[in-house]
Parts: sequence; structure tokens; C-alpha cells
Amino acid sequence: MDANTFFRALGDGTRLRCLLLLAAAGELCVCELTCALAVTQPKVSRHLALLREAGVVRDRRAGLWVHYRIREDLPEWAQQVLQITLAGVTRREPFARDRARLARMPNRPGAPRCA
Amino acid sequence: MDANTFFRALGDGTRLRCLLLLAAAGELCVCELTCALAVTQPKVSRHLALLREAGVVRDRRAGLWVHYRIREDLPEWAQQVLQITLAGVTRREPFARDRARLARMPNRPGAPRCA
DNA sequence: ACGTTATATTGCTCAATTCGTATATATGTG
DNA sequence: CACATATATACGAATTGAGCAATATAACGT
Repeated sequence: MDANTFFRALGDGTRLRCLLLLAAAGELCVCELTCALAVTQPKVSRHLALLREAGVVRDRRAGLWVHYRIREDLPEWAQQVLQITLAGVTRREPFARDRARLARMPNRPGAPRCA
Repeated sequence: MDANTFFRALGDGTRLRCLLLLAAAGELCVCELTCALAVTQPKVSRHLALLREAGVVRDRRAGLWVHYRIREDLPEWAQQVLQITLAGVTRREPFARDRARLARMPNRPGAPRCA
């Protein structure tokens, strides 16, 4: 994972918000991300595919749901970048609303947490 | 400086290399960056303008030369991102060669350090 | 097999970026 | 003033990228 690939992946607003949510929540399925970001499902799916191809996230299928998480073998510096950014973002940025929407979702295991 | 603006600025290879050089060297003029990156001058100039408009760098004119540096009032988290990335980049990435070329330039004050 | 839900992909259009070349501006020198 | 150097900008071409709508695939339940 070179720096250019990594930052190009973060260069899009939707992908950045996905990554910050994943950095905050650990693991999320596509429907949760779709609902938290309040965007269409194909949009989230394509950006997640880009993040996967860039080597930033990995997916894990569990039945109908596909869970995404930040790759744990990501270089140390890249993980730190995400953590520091997560700690640095203000409440005015879109991510704050994403996180709030995510927190409002029911969280029963095995059931979709989106409407 | 919101996260989206910041990472969009880093999302281009040329801009990233410029910023890493600036993070490593403190302050550089356009001709030094042009020479270190081994790209055309208008290309560097335009990317520096984008970085300036994004609020990531600031410029200082000194006679013929315009020196660029990373804005010191950049949010703490953004500065840390740059420092961590600088420490994390490997010798295989283009930035390593940029830095080597920069180190090879003569450094007499008041004279252009490029060919 | 059928229907349902979750996710992925395709086809297309439109906007945004990037780059090279050429030219313009700014500053300094004689 | 003419001239040289450093930097900025304008313009068009080419590429890339994002978005939407529709459709395809995958897994589950009955």
C-alpha cells in the first residue's frame, strides 16, 4: 500500500465517510453504510469495491449480508492516519451526521439495521 | 479545513509529493519543487495553486522566487497526518526519488537551486 | 421452484481533473 | 528601456470519475 493509492482512495467524500464510519464502528454491512450515509445502495457498493481493490478494506460475507472492515494488515502509518482523522473531524462535517444516524439504528444481530 | 477538502488535496500524486517534500524540507520555491519532482513548471505551479486555495499551503514571495510552505495554522490532526505519512513512506515510492534529487541540489541562498 | 432481501454490476451521461503548449505577469539587472 | 529569469495563467484535448437507473447475482425462507 503506497501513499498515493491510499490517499487517492480517501480523496472522495463518500469513500472517506465510509472509512471513517468503519474506523469508528469496526465492521458494517452495506445496508448499514447505505443508511448511515443516506445515499443509494449502488453508490455505496461501488465505492466499497474501489476501496477493496485499493487494498484498504476487506469484505466478509455472512448469509445475505456482506460486512466490510478496514484491513487489519494495513500499514501502521495508514491506520494511524485514519485514527487521527477520526479523532480530528468536527461535528459540522457530514461524517458527524452519518455517525449519528448509525447510532440511531437498532442493533439486533442477524437483522438488517436499516429501514 | 474539513477532512474532505484536505484529503481531496492529497488525492493527486503530484500534490502529495509536493506536500511530503514541503513537510520534509520546511520551505521550497517553485523551481526546487519542479526540479525535485522532475515535472514541468506549469504543472507544479497549478498544483501549488490548488493546494493554496484548499488552505493547505501558503506562499511567500522573495524577489523572483516564491516559496511555499505548509500552513502552520493547519489543524493539528492534519499536520499529524502529514508527519505520519512522511515517516511511513518507503524508498520505493516516487517521493523517495524526489527527496534524493532535492538533496543533490546546491543550496546557496539567493540562487536558484535548480538547473 | 418461487419469492424476498441484500449486494453487485452494467450501461450510459455528465461533470470534474489533468496535462501540454503557449502566453502572460512579475521581478530583477544592466 | 531592453532583456533574462521565475512564476502564473489561459486554452483545448484527453482522460478520469461520479452519478443514476436498470438489471444481474447471491443467499435465504417457504
